[in-house]
Amino acid sequence: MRNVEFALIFREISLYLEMQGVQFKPRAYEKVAYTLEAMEESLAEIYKRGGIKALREVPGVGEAIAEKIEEIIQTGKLTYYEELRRKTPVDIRALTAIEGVGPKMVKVLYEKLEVKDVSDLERVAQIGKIRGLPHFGEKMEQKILRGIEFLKQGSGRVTLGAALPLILEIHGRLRELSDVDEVEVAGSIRRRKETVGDADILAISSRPEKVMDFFVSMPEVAHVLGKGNTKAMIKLKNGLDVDLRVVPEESFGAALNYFTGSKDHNVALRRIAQERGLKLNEYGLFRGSQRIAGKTEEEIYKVLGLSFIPPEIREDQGEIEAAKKGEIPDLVGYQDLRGDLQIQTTWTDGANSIEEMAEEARRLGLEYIAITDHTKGLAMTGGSDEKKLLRQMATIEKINRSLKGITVLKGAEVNINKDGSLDIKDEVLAELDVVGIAVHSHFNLPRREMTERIKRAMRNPHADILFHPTGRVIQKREPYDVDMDEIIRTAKETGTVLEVDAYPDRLDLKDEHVRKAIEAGVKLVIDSDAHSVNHMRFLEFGVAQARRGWARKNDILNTLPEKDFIRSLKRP
DNA sequence: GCCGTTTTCGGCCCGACTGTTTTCAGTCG
Repeated sequence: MRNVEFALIFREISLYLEMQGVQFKPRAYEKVAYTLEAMEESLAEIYKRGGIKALREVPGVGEAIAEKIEEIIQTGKLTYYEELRRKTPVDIRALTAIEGVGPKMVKVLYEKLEVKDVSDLERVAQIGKIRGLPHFGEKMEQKILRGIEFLKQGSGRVTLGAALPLILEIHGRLRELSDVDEVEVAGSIRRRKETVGDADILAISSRPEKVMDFFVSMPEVAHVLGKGNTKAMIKLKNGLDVDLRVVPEESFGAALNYFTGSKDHNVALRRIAQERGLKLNEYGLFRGSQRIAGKTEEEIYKVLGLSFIPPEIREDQGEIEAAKKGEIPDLVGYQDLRGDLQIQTTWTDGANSIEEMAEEARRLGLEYIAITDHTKGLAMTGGSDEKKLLRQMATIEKINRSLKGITVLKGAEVNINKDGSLDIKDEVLAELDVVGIAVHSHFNLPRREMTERIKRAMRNPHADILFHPTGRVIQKREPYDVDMDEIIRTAKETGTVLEVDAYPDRLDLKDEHVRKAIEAGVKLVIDSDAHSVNHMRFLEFGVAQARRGWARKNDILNTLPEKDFIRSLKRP
């Protein structure tokens, strides 16, 4: 069983316990579920390696949960969980996924109306049976129906690439208002998380009601979920929830910190405040009733004895400890990239010519790009064979002679065949400046075979960069089953560079793999994977992902000038 | 049910908004 499946069970247990009004236990189960979802090594492997004792080393796993994990591994089921489900046979996960429906409501609906799943709920809501219940009314009924309707439309989360431009647009509009003194985007968008469930915007204003009125009447608004004097919540037509909060100037930093999160980061900060006899909330850092910090985030971290922590790494993944010791890394900056090593053109499936891509790259301030069109294994894109590739190389040399201010490197995105060989001959690869290798077929190989396949390809002395190493497409395609720890080890052994593909639907490597790679001393590049001139600006999403993985400038090879970059590849 | 440079027992983050209430529980972030 995979970790996410364990996580699902523990999350459901958390919901069942909360439904019963049990104290504290729900938090414990919820927390462990969250940990498991983000954990690379599988519980089955951990258990095999060191039994119960090893399981208990996983954060959030104590005696009771370790035993439950063991039971699931050994028998494939969990008596405790089945008992909970038998006692209250409701689809609690689906029901609580509805906006505004929580465990307590599910309990009432089950006991009074025998609602067991979403279709039961939809039925009783439609025939008006909910409004008769104590503490329920007609509005609640309508809200539930709207929530169900929305749930049918999709997952509710969108990629950062989809959310960020829209939110920046709204941000810009608010900034222009005369009643707004200051406005910032907070939330998971500020942390640059790869997908976002909602957006949080904070503002300072002396006339908040004006700002709220403007906010809820923007043309993108599908409906208003709530509106008060300090807080308004809307749902946009594209499904994204956006919250706007107006806060006092002296609390702006505290609010920005609070609403940027993550939740776990905030909890850790508040604990530190508590230890020092202070209280931290969205209005400031207080000693008794006296505010001792809150206007800026910087002063809050300072008073707590921490160095400033960049939003991208506020995930309670060791950044608090690092900040205590003053060891927060100097993360790669959004302006640090000098090159882009994965670009497709009209030679295969790109929309623009080599010259157009080069021109756009120069406009964005880059010094070099590699043209990496697909190779013949990817027939549908008109992938190059050796002959076509040699022809393209000659063209690039000609273009370089007339281009000023930017260098075009000769490259290719070479297919890794099923057996780990490459689909272009070594003699031709040797002629290229940059060779990217990538999996584009046979995605469903067993883990062992897929790992060996990619490792073999990485051992090719001409293979410089492993492109989009896990092959995932966010919300569309799962990563192929590959042992990333082994890939990272092989990268270190062979000097192969791993790519952070910045295309917002990929973001591959993901943050946790970035972190593992740099801890192993593996070098990375950040590429746009541009298929048109408009895609080249995606590089910033790659930088964000690298920052989330704690990458510094010298971990990222395309922060180097061209000559140094080339020299740092495994076959200079 | 977890966790510990205060603790192996006694804690466990904090506040706004909503809908339905005459004072608050539930939900959400």
